[in-house]
Amino acid sequence: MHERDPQSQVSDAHSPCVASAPIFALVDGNSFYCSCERVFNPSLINQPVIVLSNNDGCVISRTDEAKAVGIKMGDPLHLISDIIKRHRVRVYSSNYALYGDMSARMMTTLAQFTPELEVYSIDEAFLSLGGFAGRDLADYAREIRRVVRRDTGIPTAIGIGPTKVLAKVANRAAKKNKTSGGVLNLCDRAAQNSVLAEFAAADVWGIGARSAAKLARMGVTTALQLRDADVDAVQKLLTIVGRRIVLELRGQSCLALEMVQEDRKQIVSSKSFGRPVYKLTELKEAVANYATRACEKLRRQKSACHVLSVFVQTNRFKDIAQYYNSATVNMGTGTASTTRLIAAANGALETIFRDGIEYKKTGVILSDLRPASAIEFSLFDDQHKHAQDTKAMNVMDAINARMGRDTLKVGACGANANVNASGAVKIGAPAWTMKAAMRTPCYTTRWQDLLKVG
DNA sequence: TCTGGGGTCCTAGGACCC
DNA sequence: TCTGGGGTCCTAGGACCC
Repeated sequence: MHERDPQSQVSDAHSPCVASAPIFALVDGNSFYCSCERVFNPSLINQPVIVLSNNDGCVISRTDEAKAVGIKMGDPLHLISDIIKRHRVRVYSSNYALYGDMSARMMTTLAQFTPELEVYSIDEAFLSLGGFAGRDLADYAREIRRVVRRDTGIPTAIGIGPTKVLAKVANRAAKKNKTSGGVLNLCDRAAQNSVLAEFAAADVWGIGARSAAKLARMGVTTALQLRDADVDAVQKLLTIVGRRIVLELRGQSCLALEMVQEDRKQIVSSKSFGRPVYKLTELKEAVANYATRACEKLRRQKSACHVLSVFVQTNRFKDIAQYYNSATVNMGTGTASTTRLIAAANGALETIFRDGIEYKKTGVILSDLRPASAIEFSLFDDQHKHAQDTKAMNVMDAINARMGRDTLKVGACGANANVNASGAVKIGAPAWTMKAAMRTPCYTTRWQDLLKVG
């Protein structure tokens, strides 16, 4: 990779399209989950709104109005009940079916503006604007914002820069600065200098709390200082990851746009329980359900799993003797069969289960994933049985896709373990099921939840 | 009573082999 | 019984992200 002189950025920004110079835009939905709720409930506009994590545990999305009354990201619900009452904060359980669908709409809209798009997370996408270097990029970004707002109802912010890290910085600065109109272009060196000087090193993408503390000890607290720091010294402190961040801040692109979503290398399904769980039978049922979810994801990406792990743990916030344990099973021949993996998971669970413990969480991890098309059978494998299994799984997936999740499932998952249509726990549901007391309907994904007009 | 879930990448160190 | 170096592979743990 050839290094570009950081100074050249100034001229790049004004010269006609330089094919080799990448330009990234980061588009992200403001308070995404809250914004999704607002789309279907306009009475939430201008109100403080928060969306909660699983089990209605803590705050994972909040509007500006909620930030203004002092609610922070990650705040446990039970510690902010005063604020909620005092300021009439509107509180919602998370509704991933709705957010996922809104996300897909947003991404489809963004794809109209450039074929080179990386869906980075549920509410963020990197766009390559390299081909638009002749245009006023901030203008173009404002047009993108307008259309996304018009077609999906979601407000966004857009940051533009010659690298992903600078686009991220631009995005955050655009959000913070209310006069920016939600768009900031950091392609030009002078703009970089002034913004980075006011930007905390701790807020740079890839710099977490640990790294920020290390940098502070070295006297680096702003993004500008980080950019101009000795790159070898930073690498010594923060490994190759830190080096890349410094180079990206200098305008040298190290992180490419990744347009194709690679297959997952690991699939995790785990959840905390709505209530304490003590019995092996209950844990087994939970594990069977999580394994079922994991297997669905596994088959969706057409992989087979060779290693399965199960873990159990107590509530780490509770002042009780803590217990954590995990067990790993080598599956031998790769498999994507729900029944096989549930059997393995429950067998593993038995080896780590201890009586008399108040369990809070369990989970299933599938790893060493390889293409299902290339499963290598040993001499002793029953290939006929494997083929039957595969057929059965295909039928189950097809029916569940058509009739709704869990229409068909294996017996080990328990007969009444169903959460209701929108995912909330039914009365009399097993203790392990999740709590979601304030979930909105699935407006966009379920016929019976369609919004009625008039 | 009440504190999420699902991912990735990097490195160090041990096991093992020649 | 003692003497090495060097390579690969695997895993656990750390750090970070949304």
